[in-house]
Amino acid sequence: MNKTSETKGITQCSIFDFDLSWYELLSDDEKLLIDEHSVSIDFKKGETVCKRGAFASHIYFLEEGLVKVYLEERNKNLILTLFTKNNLLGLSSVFEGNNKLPYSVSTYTDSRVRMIDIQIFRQLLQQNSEFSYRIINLLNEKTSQIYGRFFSLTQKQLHGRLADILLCLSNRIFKSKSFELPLSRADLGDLTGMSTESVIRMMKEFKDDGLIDMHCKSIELLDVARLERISEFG
Amino acid sequence: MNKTSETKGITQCSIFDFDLSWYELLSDDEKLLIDEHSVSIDFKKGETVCKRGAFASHIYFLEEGLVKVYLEERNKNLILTLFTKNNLLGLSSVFEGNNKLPYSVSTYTDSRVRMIDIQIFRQLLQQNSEFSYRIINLLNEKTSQIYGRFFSLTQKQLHGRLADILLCLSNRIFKSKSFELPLSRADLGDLTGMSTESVIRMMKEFKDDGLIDMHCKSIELLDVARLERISEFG
DNA sequence: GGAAAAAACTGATGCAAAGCAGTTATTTTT
DNA sequence: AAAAATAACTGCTTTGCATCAGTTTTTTCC
Repeated sequence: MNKTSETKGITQCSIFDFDLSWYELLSDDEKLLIDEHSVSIDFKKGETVCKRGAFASHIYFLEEGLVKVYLEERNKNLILTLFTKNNLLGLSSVFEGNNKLPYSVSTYTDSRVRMIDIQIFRQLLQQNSEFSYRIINLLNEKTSQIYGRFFSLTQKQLHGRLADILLCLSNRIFKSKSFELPLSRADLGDLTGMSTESVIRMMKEFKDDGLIDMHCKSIELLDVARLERISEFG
Repeated sequence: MNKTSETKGITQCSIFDFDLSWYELLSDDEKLLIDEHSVSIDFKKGETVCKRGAFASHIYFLEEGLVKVYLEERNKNLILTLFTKNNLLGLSSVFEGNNKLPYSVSTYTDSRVRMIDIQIFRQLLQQNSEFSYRIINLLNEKTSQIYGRFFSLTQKQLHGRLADILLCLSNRIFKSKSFELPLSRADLGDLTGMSTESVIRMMKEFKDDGLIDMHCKSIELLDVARLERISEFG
């Protein structure tokens, strides 16, 4: 039984780490088409891959690295989701009504991004229904995650939200109870909708309570069961 | 030029009123298949169409009415979106990983819902790529809206959120500056992430400031420009 | 059409969490 | 290896908003 199943508590999980492979659903000709109409680009840690409002000319495939997808406006930031390697980014701009990118993307670690011509991608969607069915599944999976996050950020208070994000980082990104965090405290704030100071205070509180251990960027979850309870009761 | 374009301020719009027709993309045989594997059901005002956690066996097509799509947990409610007639609901459960419904749906007005067998719908997605491309566009449009709402609810304070939702109701649902609201103040609260009392207070404030006029359920927007400014500055 | 139930509304109170103004620690740069 | 810059942290103050405990209005339904 899956503890984080949809019928149990609603939890935020901001990380889109779902490797439904799509590439192998393409025919050889189609693969070739993608190869011919895409380039792979290296980004350093902290670089901007694309900005909200720019014309959407490509679909991005993250071959390597960790990136954030975010909205910013007048010093208000909101991280919509994190992406790990082997994921497709920018699918929302496949929609023809959206010729502008609806969000910005920047890297946390050195990353490699394959940029695929959006017209080619659209063409493949229209001609290969197995492929487009897979993409629908990807979009739906992402939407479900967004709903959970939405609930978490609007209905839970700080303790719950921080517990959510810590569990999520541990389960989805690092797949380990201890990890080196590439995000700053300010980023954790943008991810959980809390101020940087509150992130710091709350994490200290968690540390004092024996829920986690940490010095600076290195974090270890000590009492996952209790974190899950905090996440659930918000 | 579109004032609410993606590159301008990020606004919440909770109403999914986007009539990209999909039915006409089906062949006669496929239409017949849908007809044979669907039933149309009447719901009274206030009835529950489906509950989160139930097995997802159908895709819903709202033929008539106004419904809310929401999450509830321990007296915490969040309305994810409103749907008007001629829209498809429950698409997220097309995803095979999701055999449970990720949200609940209930009606605000008397409604008629066509329930389409989900297996048939999946089959059509897999065999008809024009159709599935259209569905991808629908999903993407919805996702964009959710992002805006996400930003609004997490980054703006009450004034901004209320302005957002009033503008949205006026623009998207009622397509008029004055309308009879079928939602209660509590529902407005669930939609904006604020308490019922705060909704009431804030609306009175808007009324006193000459932004809107209202008595009880009937509402009229008087100063749209100023509401838009309030929405933008949070 | 009148009683009961459900919304809408009001004012007072309390608290969670943001903002501010600093200090200390850690990285990055030269 | 020292200097500069950035991030992490701390205590104090402020405030936006929820919560509570009511009253009044509106709607529902015998």
